[in-house]
Amino acid sequence: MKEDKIIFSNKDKTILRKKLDDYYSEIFEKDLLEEIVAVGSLRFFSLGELFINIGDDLTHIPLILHGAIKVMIEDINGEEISLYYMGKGETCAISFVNCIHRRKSIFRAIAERDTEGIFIPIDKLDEWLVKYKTWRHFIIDSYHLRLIEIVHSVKNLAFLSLKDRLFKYLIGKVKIMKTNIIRTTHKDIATDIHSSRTVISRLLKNLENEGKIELRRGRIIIYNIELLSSTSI
DNA sequence: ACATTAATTGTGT
DNA sequence: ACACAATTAATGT
Repeated sequence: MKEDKIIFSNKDKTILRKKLDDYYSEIFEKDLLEEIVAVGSLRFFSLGELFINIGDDLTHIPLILHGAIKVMIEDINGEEISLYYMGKGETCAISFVNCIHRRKSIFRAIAERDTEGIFIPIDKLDEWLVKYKTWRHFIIDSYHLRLIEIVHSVKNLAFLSLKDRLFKYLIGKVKIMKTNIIRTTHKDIATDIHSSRTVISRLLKNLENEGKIELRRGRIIIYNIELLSSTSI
């Protein structure tokens, strides 16, 4: 995270402590929580806001409190490839390595919805890794989670038809956005999953005819999501 | 409330 | 993939 994006002067550390407690008190041991309150700072990102860009210095690591961050990478042609989402109770463990080695970010991340997080300066990360078991586990779990997610997306890319991928994409959105009414356009979906708008339009119409979704201008309603959300990744 | 314009979506080739 | 038609939302008068 860029230095200038961080609000250091949290007048009220109690707010931070409160928010930290809400989500992380189960995960982290008491001493660690105290340290986080001491060095962490709160930051809010509104929908669409740039979280970090490719080439930025990594100065902080985020603990997401709520919301969703879309992480992506750019290929040679400047095309974006979406990798995964970061949500509540998560961090970006991949940036963690870069933090330690003081490298610049190879990812771009954008707030997919309004997001709040606690930012920890990188010099603490190393220290805590040795000092706190819960922190160690948190980081390792985070790595694991990312790996699993990437394995799934590679699998989907390799084996699923575009139509199935599209439907999974929609289900993914529903989970991230926590609503089954998705505000997006066919064109945006097309860029996200690297297809063309017309193809997406046709496939969506197809899904609508099958009764799986309903199309409105600028939004898509996905049915039976509670049935599907338990089984699919 | 109406008309104009821009953006989104549908469909045939 | 491209072109164009149809539809809908946004905006100003």
